[in-house]
Amino acid sequence: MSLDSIDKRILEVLQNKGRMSNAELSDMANLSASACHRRVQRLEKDGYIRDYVALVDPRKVGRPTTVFVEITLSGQADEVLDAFEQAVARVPDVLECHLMAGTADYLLKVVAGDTDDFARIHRRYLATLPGVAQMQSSFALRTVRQTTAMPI
Amino acid sequence: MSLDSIDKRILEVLQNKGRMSNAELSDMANLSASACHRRVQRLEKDGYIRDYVALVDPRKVGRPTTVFVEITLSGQADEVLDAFEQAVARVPDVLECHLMAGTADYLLKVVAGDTDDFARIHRRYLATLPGVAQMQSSFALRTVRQTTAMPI
DNA sequence: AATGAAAATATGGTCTC
DNA sequence: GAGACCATATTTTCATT
Repeated sequence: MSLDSIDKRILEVLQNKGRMSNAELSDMANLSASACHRRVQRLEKDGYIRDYVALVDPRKVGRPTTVFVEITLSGQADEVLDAFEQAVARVPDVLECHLMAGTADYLLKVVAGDTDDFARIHRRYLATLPGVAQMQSSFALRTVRQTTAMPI
Repeated sequence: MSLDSIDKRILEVLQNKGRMSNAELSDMANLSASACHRRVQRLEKDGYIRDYVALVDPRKVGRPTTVFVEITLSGQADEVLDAFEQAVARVPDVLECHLMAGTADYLLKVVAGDTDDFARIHRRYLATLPGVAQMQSSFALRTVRQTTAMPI
């Protein structure tokens, strides 16, 4: 159920090099290949490792602009929230959506090509989201740090 | 330099299954294994694919709480910004840091165990960041959507 | 771009501690 | 229960066409 120091080491390594071969990984963990392999399988089965993914450079595929959008809904009823969440999950340009405590109800992270492209995304998708009372967009000028690696 | 529809298909697939075998990937792309392999190598070499990583479940490793922290600096001089950015990059609990346009100067995405753990991170790391004039933290109650896949 | 051969890697069994 | 060693299957990689 819980992780020993070897498991943590494996997770740390795979979080940074997800395609490392089992042979090399077993070296990093000071284990035999089979022992290492069984640990990785357990970490996958138990849900510690959710997925392996390739990270694509946003600039290379025309999405250099990150915009955070704070959204206030017109009500707090479950139906309003559910409808909003289902709709927002279908927008491919929205990478993240968080239900927030405090001022705004939701915080969205959106990737766009530029400000014009964000205007397109806004018109086409965001403006049609149900139950929205207020929306405030903040542009990122530059991303200083961006990682998917959890501190272990 | 640019991507045809087959390249895009390959990126889409690898963004969701980063450890897919080249054999299976070549099926998805309707290519021979060798042709597919050369495409992937080119996408890696040209920087379209930045990395392969394992995604670890934040809940499983004791980081179920996401906090967004808006930070205003005491000045806009390059030295102030540089010092801040170098310091923030060393905090393992900060997964993202964006320089923002508009109200706040920086937006940080922090992962914590719970509110008490965030208090620890705040005391130990955030409170010691240089040049900070104001800091406002917003807790995420629930993450509705979280993906690393760029729309292609 | 396809084919086939060689090398590397992953996977699963079995034994031992 | 966990690790090491070994055998086999799969995959990658590269030369050739």
